[in-house]
Amino acid sequence: MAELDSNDAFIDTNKLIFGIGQVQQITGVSGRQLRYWEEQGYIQSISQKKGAAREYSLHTLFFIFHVTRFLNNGFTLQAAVDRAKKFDRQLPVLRQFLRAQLQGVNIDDDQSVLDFGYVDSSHTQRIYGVVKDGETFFRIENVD
DNA sequence: TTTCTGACA
DNA sequence: TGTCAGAA
Repeated sequence: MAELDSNDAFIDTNKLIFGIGQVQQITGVSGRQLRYWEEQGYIQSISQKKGAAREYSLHTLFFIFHVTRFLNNGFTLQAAVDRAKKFDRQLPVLRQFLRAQLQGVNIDDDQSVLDFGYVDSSHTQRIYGVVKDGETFFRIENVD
């Protein structure tokens, strides 16, 4: 059985910083493009001053990655950026919901179960998310 | 060596 | 957008 403890401290992602060379390697986007995108206001680098080397946050790295994905799917740069931004806004909501609702994860040989806690304040039913044979579905069980 | 800015046979 | 130059 594996449990998720929301009190665990994870890596401070704000301290994960990438140089333009690293971003090129990871995302495949050229330095020329990255500078152009920044010039156009599509992306932002950490305190871009004078002729100093650009640094990108992990968040920006993810953003750039998403933009390229949409770009590869035929979207224009502007459209790709808009999509990436929309996707970005969903992440905090997903995180908040999971952090608040996910009580734990049970991993067995045949299936994995996500415990989402009680259905409502009556505490008479509990809802689980099941991952089994490549399928996912919910299961509600009565609590006695 | 890497990155920066500006420019374009 | 790529690529080259000249500088940092």
